Amino acid sequence: MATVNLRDVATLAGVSVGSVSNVLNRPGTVSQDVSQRVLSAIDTLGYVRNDAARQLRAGRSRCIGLVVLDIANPFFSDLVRGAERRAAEENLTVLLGDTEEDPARERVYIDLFAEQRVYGLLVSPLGEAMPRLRALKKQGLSTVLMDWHTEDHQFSSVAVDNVAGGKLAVDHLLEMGRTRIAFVGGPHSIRQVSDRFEGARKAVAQHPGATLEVIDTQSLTVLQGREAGHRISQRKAAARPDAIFAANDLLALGVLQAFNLSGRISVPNDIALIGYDDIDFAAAAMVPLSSVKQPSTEIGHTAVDLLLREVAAETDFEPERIVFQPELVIRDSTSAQH
Amino acid sequence: MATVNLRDVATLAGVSVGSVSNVLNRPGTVSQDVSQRVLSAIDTLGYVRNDAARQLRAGRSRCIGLVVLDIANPFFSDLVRGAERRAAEENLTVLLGDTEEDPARERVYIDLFAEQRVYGLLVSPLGEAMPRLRALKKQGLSTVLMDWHTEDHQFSSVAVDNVAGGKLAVDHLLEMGRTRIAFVGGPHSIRQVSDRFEGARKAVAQHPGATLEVIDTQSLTVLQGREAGHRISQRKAAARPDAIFAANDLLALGVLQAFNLSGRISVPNDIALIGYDDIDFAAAAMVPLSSVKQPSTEIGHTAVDLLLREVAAETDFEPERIVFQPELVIRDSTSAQH
DNA sequence: CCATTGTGTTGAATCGTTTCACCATTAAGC
DNA sequence: GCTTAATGGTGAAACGATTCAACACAATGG
Repeated sequence: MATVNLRDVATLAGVSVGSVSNVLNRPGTVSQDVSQRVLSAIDTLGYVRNDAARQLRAGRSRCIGLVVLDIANPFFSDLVRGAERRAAEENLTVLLGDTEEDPARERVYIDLFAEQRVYGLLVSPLGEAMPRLRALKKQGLSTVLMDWHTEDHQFSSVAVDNVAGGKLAVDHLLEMGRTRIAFVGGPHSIRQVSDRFEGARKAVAQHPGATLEVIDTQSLTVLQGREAGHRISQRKAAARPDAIFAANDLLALGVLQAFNLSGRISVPNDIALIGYDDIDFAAAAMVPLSSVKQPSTEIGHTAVDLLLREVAAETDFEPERIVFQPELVIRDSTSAQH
Repeated sequence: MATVNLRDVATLAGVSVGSVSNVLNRPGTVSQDVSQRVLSAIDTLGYVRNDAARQLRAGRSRCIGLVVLDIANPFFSDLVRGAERRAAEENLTVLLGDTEEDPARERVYIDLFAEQRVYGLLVSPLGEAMPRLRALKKQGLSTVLMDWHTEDHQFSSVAVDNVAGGKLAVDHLLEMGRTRIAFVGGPHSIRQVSDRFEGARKAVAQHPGATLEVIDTQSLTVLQGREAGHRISQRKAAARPDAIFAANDLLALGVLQAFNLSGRISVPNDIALIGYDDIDFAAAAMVPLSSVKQPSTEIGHTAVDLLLREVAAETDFEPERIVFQPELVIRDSTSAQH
């Protein structure tokens, strides 16, 4: 299966390889006649351009590498969507790598994209990747961080203020008269988790008499939420929190499922529940879920914008840092008084 | 920013490019001394391998291209997960393209992956892509179809019997005593939609007195479901169906949201509702949603298996066709009698 | 001491496309 | 008819990693 290449096309069309290339890349500069012959040769041979050779020459590809923590999380799928749309406008394609919150997989994807000489990289990193990203930046790989930023302002970034979001959520719970707050989430090595927790801590600290408990999870999935909810429902009623702030909606929905399954705990009467991200499914939940809304599509969109600016700037580019503000969305899961 | 290449590394280490390549690709054949010098040179220069050059020589990349209709759909994110895991075992990486059900975007991704000379392609195609895929197959691009198959058995495929699934769903609705069935879904150009509808049609045809109405949607999203639900709730009560089979869970959840918002329609008392895919959120919905379950992770997993087999076979490979059976999951949204 | 074997290393050819300086041909201008 | 300009087309030189025949050198055996 010798693959068809430019030379084959050129031979069949009776022209030089240079002309074939011109037909493909500078249609203006080529005569009708040649153009026709070449196109028909391409057609009969079924020629498919070899991107590797093309890139080798060009030095850089027209693909953007996008590395996310979890595509099963609607927050990220919306983000991806925003990024893809913006990229498409610039005739760029987005290649997606899903790490499932695994640092090893993250590293694999970052290195892969670097070796592919992608146009640029969008990453929502786990902490461990930062040194590698710094090294790659020196080699000319532009990277925009999502939901992460560095103190030294070396990277452009677009994020939502997760600390503010966490505070919003827990302030709301406290306002509704809850005092025994539990934070469900983990691992804390994930920036989003620790920041949201930090916001929760702040809120509780300002509120005398309120307590904050941490219920750890191994990841931010429905399954882990179900598990955490199950653990809580096993406790004696007096030992349970009266409000839960889950690090994201998937966890919150899992908790809700577990409570419902147990039949012992009513949301919000026994325990108020608030999530994070305001995914589509939050509003459709058994008990419509209060949440903290992030402009996910806009984040993806903006990240591509920053990347384009950085790549265009070539040299001495001053990284930009954009921070969106989260927004509280109140639904039934936190409304009732108790 | 002249990027560092093998020659630079070789020069610094004081060896030939061949040796550097050996250090990277055949560690056994190289002396301690050279290996050490090369590795430290790589380190100090921050050398990153150029995959384009590498592939150009190798002829094929170690990436699998995966093209899906909608990563926001949990069915597909689970499928992706299954594929990624299996691929990782073979030291292959999955690159993901999301088409949002748009034939143009689908074509872009298929061509891109073809030009990148990916190891193989996994596609859940819209119909229009098939001629292109056939042409690419001739050029040596192995493709496994997901949720699609061709009559001529030219392609390996892994699918779930969507007709059977649709029939399962509607048979269940009929058994529960419903007779005025509505199918919510679209566009019918998507195979999954038309097959599930076909199943529904069959079920209704076998049941004298039952009627089937089609309520079209533009895509398979929560938003479109909400819209369809809204249209239904606007009708006079008598003109409404007494059961809805939605082409997937996203639509069903959207319908549910709309009904709940309107306050006029109770599920399942007024209208029974069943979805398709049994995504995680179905069980956590306002009214736990009946659904038809597909082994999504397994589909992804199996698709990679078939691809590996096909690529390994090199020549005169007999395409395999694997069909999973769907499974009915009954929850509250279809349980109550009326 | 030579032949043989083995171990490491080298350099050039190769992959397929793009680019660009240069050649051919024709058209226009005087 | 000769010069100049314009238009199309050409071919060879990159791009950077891999591979492999060929070579250098040392060790072993006769």
